[in-house]
Amino acid sequence: MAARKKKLTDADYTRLADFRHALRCFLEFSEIAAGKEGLTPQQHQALLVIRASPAGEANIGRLAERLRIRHNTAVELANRLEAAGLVAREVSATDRRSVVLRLTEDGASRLEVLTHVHRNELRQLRPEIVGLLGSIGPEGD
Amino acid sequence: MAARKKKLTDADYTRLADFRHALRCFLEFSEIAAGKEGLTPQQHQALLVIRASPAGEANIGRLAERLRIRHNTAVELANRLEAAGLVAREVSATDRRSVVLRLTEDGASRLEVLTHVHRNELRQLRPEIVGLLGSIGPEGD
DNA sequence: TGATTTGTATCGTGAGACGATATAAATCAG
DNA sequence: CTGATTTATATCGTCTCACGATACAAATCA
Repeated sequence: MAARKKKLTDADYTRLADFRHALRCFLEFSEIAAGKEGLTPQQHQALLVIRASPAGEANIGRLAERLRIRHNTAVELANRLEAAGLVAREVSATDRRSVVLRLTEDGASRLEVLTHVHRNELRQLRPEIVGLLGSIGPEGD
Repeated sequence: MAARKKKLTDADYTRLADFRHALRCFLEFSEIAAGKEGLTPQQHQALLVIRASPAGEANIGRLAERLRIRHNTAVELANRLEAAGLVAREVSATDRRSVVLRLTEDGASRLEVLTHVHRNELRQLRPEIVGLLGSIGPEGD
């Protein structure tokens, strides 16, 4: 039997709505920042995943898992990244089924710029996000 | 002149990547939860915005602003919500250009379920998200 | 009252995510 | 060692949704 839930108040909805609004503002900032570097948000996120992977390399499967997308979507994303000259695609030496994705110099350079501005933005937003998260529910239901 | 930036380390990229991964996991959870209630993520977010607005009402403009989408996108979203019987659309009494959106009982009931599970999920995720945010950059550049 | 602003609606377009399916390489059972 | 299975990537058709451009009606302003 499901536990009985406390009734939700107007303030409960408002806190959750404000938290989601803050998230959307951050994602919007990120999207605009990526656009300034000529990237789509997904391309930016993919570069970050690859750069943060061991040895700065990721295959399609890892890219899909970290981005929470399907394998075929990751393939298409990798196609676009390669076409844009942001990543290099190379057959793995140890497993010829697998593809190694690595940042090109151009990709690395754009990601560096984006990482700086994102760090700054997150430092600004941190107090607000932490505050909103804290107000969601300090104690269990 | 732009300030000189500290060089980014592998760990800097990893922290940012882990933070974004945590966000994506939360958004994925939210998407699945919405799906279980027969809603798209956007529909769920729209219901939350309307419910959290003053008097539980929002017009198209407010919906667009809070969801960070264009007005025309908000209109289309409202169309789908109305077609699904989740919100009622009504011309404003004070401004006949404006449309008042209000939750139906069905919409309110589904949002209540979703709000409970989201509160629980965010309580679980809070320590991780706050920890990752804190590690992004405790001190200025 | 005419001009401008504000709020909503319509239409055509396009990017991107998905399921279904395919192919090749690696691994496993015996 | 070989056929069956699993793993990893790729292709194709489709669909949803967000957008820009545009339109129209009501409110407001000069």
